[in-house]
Amino acid sequence: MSARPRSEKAEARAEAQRTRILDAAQHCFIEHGFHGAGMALIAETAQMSAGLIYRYFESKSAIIRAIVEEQLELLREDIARNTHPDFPTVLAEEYGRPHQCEGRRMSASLLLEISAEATRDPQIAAALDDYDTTVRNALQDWLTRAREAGGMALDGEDARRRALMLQCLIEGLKLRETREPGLDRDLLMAALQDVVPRMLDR
Amino acid sequence: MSARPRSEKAEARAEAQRTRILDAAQHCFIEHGFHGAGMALIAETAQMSAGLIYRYFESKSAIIRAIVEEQLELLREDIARNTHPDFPTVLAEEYGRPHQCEGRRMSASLLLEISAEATRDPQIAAALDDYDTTVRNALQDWLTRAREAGGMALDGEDARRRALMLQCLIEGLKLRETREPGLDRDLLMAALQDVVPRMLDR
Amino acid sequence: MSARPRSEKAEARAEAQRTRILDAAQHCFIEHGFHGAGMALIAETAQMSAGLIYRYFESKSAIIRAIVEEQLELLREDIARNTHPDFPTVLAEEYGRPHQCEGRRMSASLLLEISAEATRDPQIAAALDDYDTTVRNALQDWLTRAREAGGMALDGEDARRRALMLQCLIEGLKLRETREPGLDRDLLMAALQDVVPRMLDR
Amino acid sequence: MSARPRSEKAEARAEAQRTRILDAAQHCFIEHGFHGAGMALIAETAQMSAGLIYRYFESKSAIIRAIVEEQLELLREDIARNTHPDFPTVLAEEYGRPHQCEGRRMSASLLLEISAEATRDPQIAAALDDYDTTVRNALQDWLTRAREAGGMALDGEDARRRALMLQCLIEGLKLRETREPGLDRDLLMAALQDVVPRMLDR
DNA sequence: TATGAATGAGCATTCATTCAT
DNA sequence: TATGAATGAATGCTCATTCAT
Repeated sequence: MSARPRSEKAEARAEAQRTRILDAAQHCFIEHGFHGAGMALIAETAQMSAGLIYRYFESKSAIIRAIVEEQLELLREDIARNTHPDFPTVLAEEYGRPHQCEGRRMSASLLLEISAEATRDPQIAAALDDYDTTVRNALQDWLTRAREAGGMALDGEDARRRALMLQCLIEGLKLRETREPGLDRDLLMAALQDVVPRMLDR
Repeated sequence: MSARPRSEKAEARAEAQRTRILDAAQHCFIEHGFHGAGMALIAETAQMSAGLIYRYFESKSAIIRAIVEEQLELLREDIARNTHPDFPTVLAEEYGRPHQCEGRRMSASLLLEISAEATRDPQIAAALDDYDTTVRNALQDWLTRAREAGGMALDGEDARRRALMLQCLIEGLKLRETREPGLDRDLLMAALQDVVPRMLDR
Repeated sequence: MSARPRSEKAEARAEAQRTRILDAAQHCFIEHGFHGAGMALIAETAQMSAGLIYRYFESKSAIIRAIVEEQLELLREDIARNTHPDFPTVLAEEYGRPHQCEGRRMSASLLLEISAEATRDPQIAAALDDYDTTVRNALQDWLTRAREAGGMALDGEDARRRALMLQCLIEGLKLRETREPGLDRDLLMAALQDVVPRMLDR
Repeated sequence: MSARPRSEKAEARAEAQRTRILDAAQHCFIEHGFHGAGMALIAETAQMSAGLIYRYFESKSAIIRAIVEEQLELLREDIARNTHPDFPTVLAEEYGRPHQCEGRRMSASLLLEISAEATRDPQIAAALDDYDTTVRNALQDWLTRAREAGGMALDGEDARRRALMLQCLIEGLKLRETREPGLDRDLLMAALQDVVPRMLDR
């Protein structure tokens, strides 16, 4: 006599539907932007009716917000995973990767869309701000950490300054990704391996 | 005594109207984005009827294009004017300046909007690409130039790599401007003066 | 037991909607002309929202084209059905009939509208041209056919000339219908029965 | 001390302006139809400002009405001039002539436009009706007239019937002119010379 | 749960007409 | 007399959202 066996299954299905919708929406948003992608297109991509989407999301805005949250979470994880001495290499390898995305992965053009939307939607602005803080802290933390802990062993003030610069560089790279997807990888790798260490050197 | 005094006056007035429209449009686009700002709002902001706008611009698209061109031109001028040994200081001083804009000045959030739009509109993508090339060349040129000519005296390959990184940093800074308009100036200035020289050092 | 009962019903409904729209549009076009009738009026006449119409027709132009095709098809059928020795009588009886139309019937004033539109819209011009050819061929064929086959047994060149004149007369009659809907039927009948045989006599 | 010498000159000038406008309007209406031709285009064609037109005509409708009146007058004159035994030849020669028009001449496509407009505008309908009556009377008169007076010497009832048919044929020809401007002239001439005499024969 | 037909407010754009100059 | 800038209502059309089924 399980409490609500039906409900559990239903909940799983509901979650699957939400995922289906978000997958479709992300795909559409990347291709057409938040405003350019209509609910009809998203529904078609998700292989369901437009009406059904509203059972799982309150509005198109809610879908956008969900995608924003998720994207920022993925980006946060990325930073957490990649802040170690090989950082330049990782940055170069990530460049342009999203296009080969399966499932929902980060997308530079989505970050652009999100940044643009944040200048109008305070809710998105808040989420983005939260993300910014996390990233900056993660970078600063890495730069401060002892070398044997994989850090750069910089002192507090120094780390603060360089974390800021590093963050700008990382985001500038994301922006570049959307504009110059075919950028020469060897050049990029060489540039990062040449310049980033200089930025972080004591 | 002038050949066609009426026509001259008329032309001046026409130009004033165009300016009036572009001012209003820029204001609206910054606040609501290219798609979020309707012709009605632009007209109201410009204090004229919506129909009148079409005497001066072929379409909303044409207004967007005009603003894009102008913004990119302003950015190009900025780079041309500021590539000299004091570059870090200049970057820090420029940060957040547009908000105190009189007339039509650069706007970081517009650059964002432009970048996002470029992923869909090939015409805007082309303009942005042209801008990118100009900037990269200007930076590379500066880095290659002799020290006595105000340059950094780097050799070609080196300059190419660092120009790319510099461009990413600069654009990352513009992005940051839209998200953190209140960023501590002293921190920013210190960070740039600390890190940029390291990026460019031989 | 049907394979997709839902879809069949839906398709039937969709067809009904298309019909509803075409009925309304035809009514509006007759009363106000292709340009004079706005989508709002058509929607109101069809008792639906303007937006809904676009689920069934791509554009106002598409509606016009659909009506043109249909009208020309009805006219073609008419010619095919009526080319026999009693032609004069039939012409007289058809005169003014459309005004008592139920469902969508031919309308002389629509033919006028179509002819006028054809001078600008090449697609409509092509359709009208096709119709013209069909009619002329049908007439010529009838005039050439043997008497025992219901024809007029004229030789080829003769038939060509008289088909042309007959076509002009028939269209002149349609024109007259729009201008003089109350024309004395007895006069018309007498005139046709007197003159048409003379036109076709060997 | 002439009464109002200024006024006379002014009146002449005013009349010239009206003519100028009507010339331009006719040209535009033939090319784009009554609704397709905008006041801006007419003004440009007349080489004057849009506003000035309103000093000479109350509205666009008034221009249309003026053109209608004039066209119908020209058509009336044509019928009066051409109702004589050579009628078939004249009809054939007139076919397609308007395209070589200088000044303001009849235009088959204008007649079409007028007929279409008449189904909506009662004022135009009345003018067209008046024209119809004149034409029918002229034809009937010609058919009744003695042979030595250039007529066809038919009796009254006969003439009435044949005038109606002739009118239909004539208008059908005008319609055909708009659809088949390149119609083989020899065929047309032969057809008219073959068929019209039969229509009028005693 | 799922559909997709239906709505209605909103969009960019056009155009006959007016009016300050 | 003449201009053409300016208006504003109307146009065809789109799209997020709702709702009967």
